[in-house]
Amino acid sequence: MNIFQEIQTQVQQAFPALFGSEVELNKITINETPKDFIGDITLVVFPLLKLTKKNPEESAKTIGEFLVNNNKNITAYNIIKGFLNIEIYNDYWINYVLNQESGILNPKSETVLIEYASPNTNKPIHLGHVRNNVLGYALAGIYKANGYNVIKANLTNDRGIHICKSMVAWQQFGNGETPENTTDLKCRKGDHLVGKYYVEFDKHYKQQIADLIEQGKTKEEAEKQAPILLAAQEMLLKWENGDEETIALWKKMNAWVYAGFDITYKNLGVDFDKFYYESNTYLLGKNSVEDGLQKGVFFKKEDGSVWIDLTEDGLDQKLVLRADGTSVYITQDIGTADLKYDDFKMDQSIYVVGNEQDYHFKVLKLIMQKLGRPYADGIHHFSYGMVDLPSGKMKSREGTVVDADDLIADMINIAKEQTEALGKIDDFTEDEKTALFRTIGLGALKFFLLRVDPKKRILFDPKESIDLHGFTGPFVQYTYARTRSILRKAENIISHDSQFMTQDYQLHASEKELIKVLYKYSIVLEESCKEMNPAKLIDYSYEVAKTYNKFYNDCPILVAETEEQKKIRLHLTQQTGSTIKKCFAIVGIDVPERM
RNA sequence: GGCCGCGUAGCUCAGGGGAUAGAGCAACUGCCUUCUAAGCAGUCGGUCGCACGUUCGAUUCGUGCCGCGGUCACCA
Repeated sequence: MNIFQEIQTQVQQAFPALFGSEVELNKITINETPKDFIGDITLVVFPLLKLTKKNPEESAKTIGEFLVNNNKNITAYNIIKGFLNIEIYNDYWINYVLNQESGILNPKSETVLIEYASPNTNKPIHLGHVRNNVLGYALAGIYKANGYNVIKANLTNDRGIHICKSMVAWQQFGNGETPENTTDLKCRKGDHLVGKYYVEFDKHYKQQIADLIEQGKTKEEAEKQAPILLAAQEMLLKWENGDEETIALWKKMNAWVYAGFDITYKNLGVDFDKFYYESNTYLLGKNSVEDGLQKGVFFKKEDGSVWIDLTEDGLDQKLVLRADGTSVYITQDIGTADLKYDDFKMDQSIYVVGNEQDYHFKVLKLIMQKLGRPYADGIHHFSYGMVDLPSGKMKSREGTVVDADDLIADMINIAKEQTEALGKIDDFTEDEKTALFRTIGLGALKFFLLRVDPKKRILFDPKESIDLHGFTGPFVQYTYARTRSILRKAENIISHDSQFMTQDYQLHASEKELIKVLYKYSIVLEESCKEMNPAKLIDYSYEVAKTYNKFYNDCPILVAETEEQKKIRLHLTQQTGSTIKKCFAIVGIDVPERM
């Protein structure tokens, strides 16, 4: 229990004795004291006045007196209007911070399955997918750090009409181009090769539509009759019937894509515990539809199609099985949800998917609840905003995307240029340099994507490169490198006695500020999990770095005035470094020893 | 049109019933013979989209309106 909760509970328990009535815990508002007031913690008494039956000053005084007399960590209080400002002994903060060790909060027995990435195998990964990957990985890290048992799952969308489109285009216009024999350097990476034919398909499709309209067809007719589309549809049928040639082509092209994805995942530093493939799961869910029909959750229309009526839940009727008995998107998701539960018996199932699918996941959760699945209440759609360009939405089909591989390369390049300009690492080996540029470039990129509230959309202007100064990943990384530099220079610093402080040690204002920031680590970690918001942790890492830099400017460390002061400052330096490292490790950002 | 999300400084974003609304970028001013200046300190910049309501107190909660985005497929 942290000091905020401790005081809150203490006041609640003493309340009847002090004022003769009970009080709810959430009525007791505890905040950090704003900078310009004296005190560490502030209790707002206004909400309590009805219960205390006294004016604000008297109520505050009663509580203040009680706390000073009954909590050994509290040294004094002052009252300004209805605010009770409480001062805490320095020892309390210091001892807590210096002894804070573990990075993982109390282990829990719950299992959380987090599905993210979930790419289509017809095109390379773009910036929107990068946001998904980075958010999913960070969220998983946060759950882990909060003591949950976490499974990272990737549901690869490897079949369907869109996959057949690239296949058809490659067949018709590919001339046998492969990642091995291609002259297009970019297409050596297989996902780009396949993506090229996805774009190619769209080009020809549009041209054919135009031609058909020229020949007198209506737009609707033309869109349905374009030969290349018919070819894709025919290929899908062949695929579903297990046609050997088609399956072989599908396997070949998917293998190219997977090889490419592996490289990008590795570059992004994300990983998965379990891969699901839609080609294996797309037939699942039909049994559940049968089950739902018997339970009366679903109903059958005259044409044989199966529906669910969600009008009572404020939604519409939704198709779950076509009249010809084939499944739709949601049918597969029903089946896959069950499959995940069979595999992992998860308590929570989180889907990291863009907010354009809010409606779909609302429906999915309702269906699972109505089917009475034990994990249904634990389904959660982690909905995040799109990454838009100044020109609008990114569309792979039309080639208007910020490619992930390009962007990563750009970021590393920017890191390289700026680092070399500073000339601090001229003694690095080539390997060390490469590693550092990658750490900084990816740090900047991931921080940029994570610092924004997930549900907000991000506008990305490719013309403006991602910054390396200010509220950025490299700023925090730089601070970490600073702490490392100090610690390298200090010799036999970290004595393991943590009680070395004398009672009357006077904390410098910047020391105290830093200590109080470091104190909040586990509070923030817990909050970022509860609110499912990696930005909280990112924001905090910045606050730590910012506060340390101020401390660094104000307080000499290695040349401190006394040995005691030096020890404390080195400890704070060490704690700052480890806190930054922990935060960044959780969300998947590396940290350099020097930069 | 129905439903969902968003609207805070010139720009990008924090805050989320409580005291004087905070950062970064941009612009301007100082600080490297001292532990990494990718830093620190400062100046400039706000009717928290608009209106009404609830409250001791609203930028925060509610309702309505306006603006932007998404969605309402037998696509995924």
